[in-house]
Amino acid sequence: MARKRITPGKIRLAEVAKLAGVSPITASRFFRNPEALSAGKRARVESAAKELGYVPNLAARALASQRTEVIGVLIPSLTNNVFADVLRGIYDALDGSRYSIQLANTRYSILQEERLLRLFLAQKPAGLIITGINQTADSRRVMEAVDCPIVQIMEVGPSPIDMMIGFSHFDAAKAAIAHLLAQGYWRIGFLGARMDPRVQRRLDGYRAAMTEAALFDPQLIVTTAIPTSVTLGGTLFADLLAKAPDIDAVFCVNDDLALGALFECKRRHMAVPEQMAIVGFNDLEFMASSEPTLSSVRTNRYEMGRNAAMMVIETLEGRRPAEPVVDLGFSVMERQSSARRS
Amino acid sequence: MARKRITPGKIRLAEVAKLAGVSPITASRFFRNPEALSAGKRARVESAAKELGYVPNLAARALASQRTEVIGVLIPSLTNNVFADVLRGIYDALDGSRYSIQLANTRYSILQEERLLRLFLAQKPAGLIITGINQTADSRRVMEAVDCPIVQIMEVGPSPIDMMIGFSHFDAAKAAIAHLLAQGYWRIGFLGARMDPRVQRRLDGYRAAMTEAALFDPQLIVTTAIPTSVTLGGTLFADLLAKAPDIDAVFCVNDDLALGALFECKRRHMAVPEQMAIVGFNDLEFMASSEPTLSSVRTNRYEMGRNAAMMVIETLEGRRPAEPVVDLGFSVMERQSSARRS
DNA sequence: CAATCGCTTGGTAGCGCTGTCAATATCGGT
DNA sequence: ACCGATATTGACAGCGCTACCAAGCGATTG
Repeated sequence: MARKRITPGKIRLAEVAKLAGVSPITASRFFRNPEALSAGKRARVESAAKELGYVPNLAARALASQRTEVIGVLIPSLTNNVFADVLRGIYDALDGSRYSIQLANTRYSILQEERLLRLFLAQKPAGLIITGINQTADSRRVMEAVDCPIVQIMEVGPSPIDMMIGFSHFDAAKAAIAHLLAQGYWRIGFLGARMDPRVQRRLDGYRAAMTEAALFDPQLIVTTAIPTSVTLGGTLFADLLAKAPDIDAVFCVNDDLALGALFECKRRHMAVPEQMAIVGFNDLEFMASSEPTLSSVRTNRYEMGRNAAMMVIETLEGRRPAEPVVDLGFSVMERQSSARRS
Repeated sequence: MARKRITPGKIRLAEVAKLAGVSPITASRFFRNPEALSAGKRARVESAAKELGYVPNLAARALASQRTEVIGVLIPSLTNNVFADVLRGIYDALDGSRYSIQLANTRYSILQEERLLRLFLAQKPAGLIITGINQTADSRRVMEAVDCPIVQIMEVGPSPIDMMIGFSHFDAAKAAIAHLLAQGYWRIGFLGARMDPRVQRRLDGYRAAMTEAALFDPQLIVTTAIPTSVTLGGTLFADLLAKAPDIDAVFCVNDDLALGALFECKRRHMAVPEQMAIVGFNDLEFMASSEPTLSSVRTNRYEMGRNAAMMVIETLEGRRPAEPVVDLGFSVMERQSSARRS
């Protein structure tokens, strides 16, 4: 016969209930839905729990209730500053709440993403935050089948799986080019790295703006699948200059590339912006304090993460946001590197 | 009488066992310790699990086995590039293993850290990775009482709680100053932000090196508790110049400050390194591609994370590392910004 | 004053898995 | 052919909590 496996010193809910003089299930309700208890029992359970230093066993809770209090977060990169800000927003929003975060890194692969998604959903998460709107058809299917709030972040687009928060990368890039055109630049190069779907849409925005202005020329575009870096910015900028020596401005799909381009200009003794205007994307902190200061497209990354987490929580608590798709917009930060052409 | 809460479509371990023609406990053993099964049963369980698409219920597993397969990670910041690299190493090491990560952000507060620690340990993590060696006495006590592998990362020091991996911030800073001295600089300023314990030890290293060279002067030191940024680097550098206009070099406790100092030099038309040498710390990617390229102290952040996670796993699998304290060292990357004085 | 309603509270069983130990099968040595 | 040792396998109960109903209770209503 199997022996009992009682753990002696451990404080279980039953102990709290006994001390409070209520049944275990009433004690359980205190943690799940305190309003359902009468004021007297509520106080008794509360003080009993505090006195014993009760800590709920999450595994038992998850097993019995068939759900967890974990919000899954799928992002493509841990190193990218952009996602660090988003994550900070998510963690801040969840801090102090009952929910915790399970983070996974898709490494910019939608197949990896699908695998992780299945892994997550099998554990019945309370909610899910996933990057972008380009999931595989299978991923979409499993997400639509599952019954938990899901927020797609980083961009907005048609047909959200559930909820969505972000901005239009197409419009943002187009606005950056419009700014350069308005400042008097016309031979505007494009530097792109990694070329994930969002970067691709920035390229589309560039192309649209340039085509509208009848200035489009494929020679102006330099892209690579290599992950971005400052060093790469310098290299790509050099490639661009080789292809199109007559450019007067360059739009970089992120700020690392922009910084790399700036340094390459310095190495070549090209004056910025007099001989070469530069505009980046994301508006990382350093853009405002470089010499010259660098123009960029500011995106609301922290707010994106924060709001996404809040949308999940509100849905879980029955206060579903009125608007499932939130466009956080962007703003073109006009600085020295794209000052008006004299 | 309570009704049975059977979930119809769900594939449980019992279903797999039935299809494989074995008992549930044997099927369980297949996942826990496949070698314990005979080759025949092993193959039968494996194919049954695959055929049914069985996914284990982690909550049930945790409840029954009284432990989880979660490794807790406590880091002070999500935005700091340094920790992004460490995290990447941890995630990479655990990718494909049975273990998952629970990440929490202490925001550089050891009280916050203590709170999170208690939260984590209450859920019986498989292991723990914690930043630094400056925990509260209470934190130390609870960690010593708990029975799971713990790795302290980012620095090495005496009396590890369990295991430790990092490097000496004191030695690293001292080596950076020694480099500057060897290059002919002697009036070397110090720029510090955030001033967490590791930064503090870098300051100690600076002080030791300068004192040994009989060059120490408190006027050369500018620090602040404000979180670091490139902008702050410029500001602090300006403060330093105001206090000590005759400096010929500056050591910055991180690369963001160094970059900010570089930009400030450019704004002031001070030639680097001719009029001002700059050395940073961490050797982030951009340091090698700035103009001029910036000297820095390279630290092995990715390896630190990776090895820390591997040390935890090895301990869990009974192959405890021979050496509980690992010093990963550092290297002074000598670049243009600290070229020899002519 | 009985019937009804809503609010609290409790009893019972079970969520899906694994620790414990017993039972059986297999094997080499004498 | 027998014995004990080792490798596999199975039975059972229980990990700590909550879903599900039912019951108790005072208040409300016609």
